[in-house]
Amino acid sequence: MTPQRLAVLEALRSVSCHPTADELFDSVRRRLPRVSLATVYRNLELLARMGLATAISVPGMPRRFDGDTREHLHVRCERCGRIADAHLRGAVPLPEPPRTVAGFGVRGWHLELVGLCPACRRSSARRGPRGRAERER
Amino acid sequence: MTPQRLAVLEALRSVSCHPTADELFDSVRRRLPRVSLATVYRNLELLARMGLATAISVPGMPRRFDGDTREHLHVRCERCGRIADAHLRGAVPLPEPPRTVAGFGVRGWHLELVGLCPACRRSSARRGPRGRAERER
DNA sequence: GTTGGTGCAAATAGTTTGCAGTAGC
DNA sequence: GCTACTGCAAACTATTTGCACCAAC
Repeated sequence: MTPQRLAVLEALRSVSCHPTADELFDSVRRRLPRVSLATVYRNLELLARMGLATAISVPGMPRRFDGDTREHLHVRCERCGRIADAHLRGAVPLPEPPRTVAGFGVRGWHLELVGLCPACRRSSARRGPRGRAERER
Repeated sequence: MTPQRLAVLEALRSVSCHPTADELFDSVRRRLPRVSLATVYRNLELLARMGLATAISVPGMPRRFDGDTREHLHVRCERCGRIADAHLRGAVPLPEPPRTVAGFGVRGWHLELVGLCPACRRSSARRGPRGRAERER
């Protein structure tokens, strides 16, 4: 656990907002002004592999990272990609998935909520260029 | 509806495998050898906007497209990103989502199955480099 | 002749990699 | 002296954009 790695982990844990690699880079830089973006990426990859962080992919947008590794749901903004935690009491009851589908060996479900974050709700109630993500599945 | 646009649409509809833009490009090129990749992208974007196609995002991998616009589930290979349709009889009963979560205006659920496609199951039953997608949410 | 669409090349964004140098055992 | 890790720069991949040209109305 190098100083850089620790800084990345702490930067990640100190926020609740699921930052991108770049945002983390900025934040880590404030503490270690000489770190490089590559190091942040490498350490995020490593932390994810160690189970200390999780990567969250956002369609057509930079990946985001989560320092809270407990099982929980996310809400994703379909306009800007922002992520928040969705603490739903009484988790959604998904049925046991079929063991195989179309020849695929099924490991499980992936479930999330999609909507508009507070900022996007305000800034573009009806107008505004609709993001690519909005046409996605 | 230009010849190029039609060719993209037909290439997309003629396969059941949810191709990437690049795979479609190859396929369209066989019919119209002078099309450019940019045209394929532009037309996919347009078709998606027209509701004739859907884009499916795959974490850390090229987007895939689907010419079947009926509501249906997908299985995604967490190793290689391949997609297949999951025709589950008796769709999964998701509860009505809360109207707001963490300040987000919720529009709905996004649900898919994750697992390993036939090829990846065979080629890397236990060994093999595990893809980035495997560590994702 | 204006409009929408094209092909090409170049730009962009996010992420990864090669490499030489460094720190700690 | 290995080993793991770093910073930097360059590479890479998927996608988008600028621009000149063209075809159809």
